[in-house]
Amino acid sequence: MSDAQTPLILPPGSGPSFGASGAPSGSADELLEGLNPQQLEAVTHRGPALLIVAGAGSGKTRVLTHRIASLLRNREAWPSQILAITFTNKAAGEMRERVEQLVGDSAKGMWISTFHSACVRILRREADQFGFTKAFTIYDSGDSRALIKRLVKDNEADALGLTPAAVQSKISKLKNELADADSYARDANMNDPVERMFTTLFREYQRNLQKANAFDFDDLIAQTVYLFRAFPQVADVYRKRFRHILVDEYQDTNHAQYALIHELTRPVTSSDDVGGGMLALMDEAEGASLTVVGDSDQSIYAFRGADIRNISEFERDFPGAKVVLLEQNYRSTQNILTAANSVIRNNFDRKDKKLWSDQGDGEKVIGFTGYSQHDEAQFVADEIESLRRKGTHYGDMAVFYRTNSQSRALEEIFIRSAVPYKIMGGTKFYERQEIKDALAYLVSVANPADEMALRRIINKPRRGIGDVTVENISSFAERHEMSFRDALAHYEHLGVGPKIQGSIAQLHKVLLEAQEILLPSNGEIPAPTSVAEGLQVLLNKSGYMDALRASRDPQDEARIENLDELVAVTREFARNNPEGTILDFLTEVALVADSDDLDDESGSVSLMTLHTAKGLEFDSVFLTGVEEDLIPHRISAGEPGGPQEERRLFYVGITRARKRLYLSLAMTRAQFGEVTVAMPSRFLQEIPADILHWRQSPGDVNSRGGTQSRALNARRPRQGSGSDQWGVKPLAPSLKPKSTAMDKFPGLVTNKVRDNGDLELAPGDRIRHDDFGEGRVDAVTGEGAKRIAHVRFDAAGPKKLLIKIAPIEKL
DNA sequence: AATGCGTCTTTTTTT
DNA sequence: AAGACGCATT
Repeated sequence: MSDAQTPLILPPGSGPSFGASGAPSGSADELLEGLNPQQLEAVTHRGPALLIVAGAGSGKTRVLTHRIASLLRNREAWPSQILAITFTNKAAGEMRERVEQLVGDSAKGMWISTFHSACVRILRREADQFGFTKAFTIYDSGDSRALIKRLVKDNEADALGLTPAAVQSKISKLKNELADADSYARDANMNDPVERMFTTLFREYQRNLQKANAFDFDDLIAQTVYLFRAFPQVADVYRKRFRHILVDEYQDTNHAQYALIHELTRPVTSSDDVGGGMLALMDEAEGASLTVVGDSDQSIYAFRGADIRNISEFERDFPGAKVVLLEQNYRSTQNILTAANSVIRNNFDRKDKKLWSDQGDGEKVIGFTGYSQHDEAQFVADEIESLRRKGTHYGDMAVFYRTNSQSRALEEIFIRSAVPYKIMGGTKFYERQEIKDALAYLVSVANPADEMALRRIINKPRRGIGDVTVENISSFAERHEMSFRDALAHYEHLGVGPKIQGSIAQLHKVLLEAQEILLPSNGEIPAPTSVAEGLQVLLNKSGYMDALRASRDPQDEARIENLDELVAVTREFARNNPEGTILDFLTEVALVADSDDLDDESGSVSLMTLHTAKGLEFDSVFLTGVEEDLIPHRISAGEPGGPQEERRLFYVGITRARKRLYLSLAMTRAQFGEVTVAMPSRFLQEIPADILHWRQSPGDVNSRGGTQSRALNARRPRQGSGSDQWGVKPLAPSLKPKSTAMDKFPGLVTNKVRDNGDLELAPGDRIRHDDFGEGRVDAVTGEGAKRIAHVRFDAAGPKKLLIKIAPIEKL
């Protein structure tokens, strides 16, 4: 990372100056124009700690950027003294851009990044202090899962019921709590063989990471905290440097991140050799000023350790903290906000907060129920086209879903309907086999200690190096106390056949050649294009590319394209970072998720999960798959607080919409290769009927819409007090909506859906329907559980019925 | 050591 | 339905 080396300490008597930096002219007042009173307070308040409770769409990014700009313009801080933490790299980029617009080039010296990027930056500098080198690798979850898998196997831990996935998630949770294997062992019941085994795995995992000179995602934060605590003089360097720390999305911080912030905002511990004068001394005695922005209603990352208490107990943690509430929404129409408010209201133990808008009611929320997920997708595609014709750009529309797997059906239909789209996140480019292989080659050069990377590529392409040979190398390395990587150089003494010796020698040679390009041994600074060159040497001379080209597997053609793309990425990297090294490149690749790539105005519809959608906004939003077991997700039902988090997720989705919101679902959904009947999500019930217009309601789809007697359809009152099992707070009588969106299809949510099994119908058959009476089948379309009967009823006329669940019988 | 076949498992969300 | 994985065969 090229790090603008700005002074850590203000020279006495001189404030920051922007004269030469090309900052746009403009007074501080200009920064405050157009802010509402609360926003103004949030921008101008000065003190040790500030909590900005920012409802969705309340202009928090504006407040944050203007706050930073005003610190700079008033000469209260140097750019280098500002640390701003965002949740994603994309958000960081956007914030930097917006601050730049306000203050010009002086934005360059600021640290605006995610927790993880900031920690990598610190760790690379300080790694030597505690047993790592600055060439450390960052293991993504796939890498660490591979390692854990090996450990589980070696220790036969699966016999105790410990799966790699479970071990991985438990280790991750513990690290987020700043626990390590030792501290876990102290509290665990060591008589329990499972606990004992887990402790062993945890310990070995950590030892392996250390040996490989690697950190996993969670380590990046936890080890930085450890570093600060173990080496106060190192922490002091950063405490002196950062005088203003701002954290966005504070509701999604976990304990480790909280601890990191706490360490950074502490007063400097050792005040020796400050040497910069009194001003610095006085400043540091107080610790950095902290600003956090958050909204507990948008906390959706508890599953990865986010602790809502960080925000709810902020005032206790940081005495003297000021709290500012932003409740006016500048994004959405009132109808959308009403929908959002009436959903989130059902979460108990939340501070009541009501978003309001002065933009007028706008259009109603539109609902649609499809027969199948494809039917639903077709509705979305058709509607998108219709909006497009009326003037909405594709780029202003987005489709959300709960799980990544839901994107498939949408994609299929979009392709068929020629709707341009892009999928944010999802199966990531950097998770593809060939890309991981290529990166493993680079890592093998950059961090020779990383045995995992080397093992990954040692037989890719096939060189005849199998498990036996790998074991040979490994034991040779152990016997001679050298690394796995170094053992390759002794290919003649590994006790393997001549043919395999040749393979190893060849690989060794290629790695050396790339090393000379990427990290020249004569100490020269590598050329900007070194990463691209090194990568090409590795891919071409290792035979990897040749093997792919020779293959007749059609997938391998796509792999070649992907690798070409990766080379293009390295070129792009060289352009953007002329001084970037292989380490910088690998860092960027490890931390920058695909959802971060910002080809914004690309004129295509964005598809993404609800989680990815956080922080974004669109004119028109399609929230799909609004079904039980999807949102709220089935798995969440068992987790404490799960259903409430799901509701917040739904809330986040709703509040992304500026003008139009669509809620859609399907009556059947294929999953696990089986077609199952889906039920409307309970959250639909929570939206008042008068703001939700159903184009096709669940009742329409199974053809009993409102025709049954009210008595039969009346919802049974729920018993008990307090919250029920779903964490729904019973509404006070006065608050209960007179009618909700679900009254149109009562019974569907709570009652079991009828199942006709494999009832066979053919054109010409006579059937009887509970509501429509007798009729004649005209045609049957669809397959399996999605078969639809087109029926002409004697009295009710033509109807389409889902055979599997319609209340019908064959006559 | 590589290939091929049959049997599982999978779908929660992410830096 | 698709991909991962293990086992057996070549």
